[in-house]
Amino acid sequence: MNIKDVSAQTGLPAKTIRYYEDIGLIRPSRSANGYRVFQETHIHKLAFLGRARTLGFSIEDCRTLLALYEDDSRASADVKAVAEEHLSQIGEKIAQLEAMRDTLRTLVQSCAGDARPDCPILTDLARG
Amino acid sequence: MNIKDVSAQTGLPAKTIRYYEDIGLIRPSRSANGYRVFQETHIHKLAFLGRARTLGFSIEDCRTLLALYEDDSRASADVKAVAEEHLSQIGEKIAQLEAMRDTLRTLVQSCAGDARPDCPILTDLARG
DNA sequence: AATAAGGGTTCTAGTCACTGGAAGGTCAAG
DNA sequence: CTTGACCTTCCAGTGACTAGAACCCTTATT
Repeated sequence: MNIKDVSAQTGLPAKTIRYYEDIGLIRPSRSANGYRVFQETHIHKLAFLGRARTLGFSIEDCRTLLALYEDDSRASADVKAVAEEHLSQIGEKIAQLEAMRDTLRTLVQSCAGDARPDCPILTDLARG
Repeated sequence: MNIKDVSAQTGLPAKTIRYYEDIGLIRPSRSANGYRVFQETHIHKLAFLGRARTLGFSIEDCRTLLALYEDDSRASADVKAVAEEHLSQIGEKIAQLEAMRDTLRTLVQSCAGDARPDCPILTDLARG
């Protein structure tokens, strides 16, 4: 199967698939003309990667998860540890963003938003 | 005032201050020896930038906000528009992260996390 | 046989907002 | 006169792609 079909089946852009090969996440073989040849296992792996990325796992996490996925003698504890770590990072990010949102929302609400220059948003940014 | 003092006063790393000069956010003058010379206005601007960045505004937004800040004939509506746009993007990001968190939390909870290989996290990533 | 469309390939460089490090100039104190 | 703490510039790397250029391969049509 050629890259365009794989792209269609996995929903990943061809560029991304090539990139994933570049960084060693997949190793498709090549046909005589130099084209990449993908098998079912590649489709599976790429779909796996796509979903892991959707859940926000870093590429390095993805590499780890893929290795665990392929290791029949893995311990589920190892998978869980990766996921929990990621989960806690997501929690931190959400907390940060919520703090920003709360502050910003207050500021936006207090701003008249008219033609006059007076603006509590700027005042706050300039304040201490 | 030299860069180290400015860094201490604003909480911004010296590298960042140099970077901000590079991209034209501030224009400190130079003394005979080539050292940057900062005035109070630079401290103010840098503090302004630091707070805007803390609220998650992009550098380009910061540039806009700084220009508005310095424009006495600005309309507060312009400031508010920038802030509202940013606010809505933060909201989207939070929603995305919460979706990830919800999915991940469920998966993590359903994983035994022991020495056995069976893992619903991997099953989900590999599933459809 | 020529050509055009629609694949595929590699390579470089750009994104964002810094950050690290190397190589070297300047300054005040001991 | 040397040490150490400053300062300078410039280059490269981060993460995860993405855009684009330049070129090759295949198939169908003229």
